[in-house]
Amino acid sequence: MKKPIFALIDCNNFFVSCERLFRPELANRPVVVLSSNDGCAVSRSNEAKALGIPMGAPAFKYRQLFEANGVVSFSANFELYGDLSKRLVQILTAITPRIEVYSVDESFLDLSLLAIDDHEQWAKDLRARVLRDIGIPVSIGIGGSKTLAKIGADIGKKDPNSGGVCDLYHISLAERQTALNGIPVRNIWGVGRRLAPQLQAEGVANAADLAQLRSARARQLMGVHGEQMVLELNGTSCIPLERQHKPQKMISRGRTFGEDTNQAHVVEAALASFAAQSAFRLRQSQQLTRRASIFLNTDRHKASYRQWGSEVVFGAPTADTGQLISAVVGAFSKIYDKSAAYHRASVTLHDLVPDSVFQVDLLGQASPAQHGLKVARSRAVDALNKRFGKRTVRYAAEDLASAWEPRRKLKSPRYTTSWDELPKIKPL
DNA sequence: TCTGGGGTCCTAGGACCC
DNA sequence: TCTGGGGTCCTAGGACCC
Repeated sequence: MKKPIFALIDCNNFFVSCERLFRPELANRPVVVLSSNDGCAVSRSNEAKALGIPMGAPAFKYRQLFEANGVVSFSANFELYGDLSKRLVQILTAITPRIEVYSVDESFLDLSLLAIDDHEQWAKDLRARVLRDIGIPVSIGIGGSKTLAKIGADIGKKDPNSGGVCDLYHISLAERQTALNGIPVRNIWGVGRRLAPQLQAEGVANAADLAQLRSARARQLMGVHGEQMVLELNGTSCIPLERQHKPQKMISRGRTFGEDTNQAHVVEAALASFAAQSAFRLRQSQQLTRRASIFLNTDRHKASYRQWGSEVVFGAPTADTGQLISAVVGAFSKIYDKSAAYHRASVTLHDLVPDSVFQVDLLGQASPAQHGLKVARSRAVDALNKRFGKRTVRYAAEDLASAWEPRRKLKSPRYTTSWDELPKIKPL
């Protein structure tokens, strides 16, 4: 087995870059994309970062700063981002099948089997091609482990002299030391909010320090991940490329409500809607669930914070929307408290099994024939919605109320996925 | 007034088994 | 009198990722 050479292709400020594609006048201006309910900044242009707007900044706290500096805000438009992401993955897949689509804006490639003389030049060419064909700026990092490729991409993004790429593979040990010296420990893949201060207390301030940490100590402080991290920083790959996406272990859908509510029918409509979305996802992934749970909470920023959970176990695994809706609504009715100001609700499906193995439950309550009917019903609904648009056919329970729906005042059109929302071109 | 959403993996501890 | 130890499964909680 050949030693891997990883490239990480990482989109710069991805959501903002997607919005700018159709609003070119926003180049060089501070732009942010906000989370659900237009709550927090989840993507920021370089100009917005330079204004000191941190990741996750609550919009209401920064309103003054936004206004004073002409910051342009968008509600997140995941349909648009997903479509552009798919186009980028198409380009990358044509380069090599040894690709791992790690997230909506990051992919790893293993280049070790490709005939490339100059990896840095290769990365620069790819970067230019993506910019030309899709219009999204990317950073590319190259390294002998995924962790080093990540750090390379980070350097490519931040160092103005890098041309957007950084090769940490074809360099000397001393050069790598120097590069790792400039990476604060918090920016290493796998070091989060909690571990960073612990490491700093140990005198481990940057990636070069962590690369020197004794294996046993790394394990004590961070568990097996820590041991791996040290090896990866030294160029030994421990985290392999995951080509085919593994089947999901759970599926969850939830939302913070547009406004808090104590109305049972509003919460029921939300839960029904989440159950329907989860069930659809479940069928898409060709799985069945054996257990569904609901989770509700009040506003966690208030002193009266409360939370509730409840779950339903199914006699036989299912992916039927109707069955899931009645299960979650039934679970809610048992814990409903009319004095509570519900702020957020979610539905999670657990214990997923492939839909090819349908097992009769022990009590024989669900026969294969019944199961077959439900499958046919769901398939028919999915087919109609695919042909005529999402939610053309849906359960009445989803429509009992709409008061829970989040606010998205600043959403851009679905330029690339909806005929009604194509960009318009004005004749001169 | 206004603070996101959807996941994964690891670990520790208890129950239970032989 | 002596009072084991290893394995497995499950769950809850905590850490991380984008």
